[in-house]
Amino acid sequence: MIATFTALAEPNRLRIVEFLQRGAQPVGAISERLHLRQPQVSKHLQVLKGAGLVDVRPVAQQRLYELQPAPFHDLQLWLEPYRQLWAARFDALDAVIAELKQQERKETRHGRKKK
Amino acid sequence: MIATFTALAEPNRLRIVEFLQRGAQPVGAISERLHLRQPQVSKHLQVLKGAGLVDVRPVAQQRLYELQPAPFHDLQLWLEPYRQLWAARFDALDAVIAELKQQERKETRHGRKKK
DNA sequence: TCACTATATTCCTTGCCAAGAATATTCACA
DNA sequence: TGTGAATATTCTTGGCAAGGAATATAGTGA
Repeated sequence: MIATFTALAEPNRLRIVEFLQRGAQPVGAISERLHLRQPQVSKHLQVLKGAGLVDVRPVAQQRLYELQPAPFHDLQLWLEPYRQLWAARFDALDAVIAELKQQERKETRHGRKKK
Repeated sequence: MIATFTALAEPNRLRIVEFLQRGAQPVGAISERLHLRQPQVSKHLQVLKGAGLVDVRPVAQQRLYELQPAPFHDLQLWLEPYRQLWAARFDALDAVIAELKQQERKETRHGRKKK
């Protein structure tokens, strides 16, 4: 998890990962489209590979880098316990709304008085 | 997104975030349970606060730190496009399984031959 | 106002990491 | 086998970020 976060914490690496959503890409294409120098791209890709975020497939003298599902899936699982953070908040909001409706009904029944 | 990843990339900060799943905690409790010195905890909490991952609520001379939903929700949204990575993989696996079953049926029909 | 508790801040040092520049490696093809 | 294209590696430097120690600040109660 730390490895994943560390890898994604670097701006250019994050850009590379997002670019790879389009599918496997050779180093040159990444370098060109993201305006990064080739050596830095290679280095970032090594880090991403080290974290298991990408894998390589050699094609002629090119190397095609491709996203790997596992870390993203792990991230999803890691995130699960935190889901209740905003779920709870929405529940609370629902409760408030229910309360308001209840209040509204009472006031309507008794004839609405000041505010 | 970068801010979130950067904040979570530091091991002790990640531990703090995970500890805060139990609900709001004062600095002292975090320091004690995670065996971290108080100043470092305060410093990490500032970083987490800067990234919007936590918020503070003063209670007497304590400060209660609490997780904030927004960044986690954002992370969930960011992750969405990558979901197809493993979804696609499962589809592929399904295809393989279907293929195998098909094969199995043929072999059964013709009388199974070597292997 | 004083003393005590809880937390924040500052200063310093050290280690790591990203970029740049130069060079090495790998591979296809003539 | 030599040449050019694509990519990887090495070395160096600058900056930033984390930990430690010391100190400052806020808030409470007597």
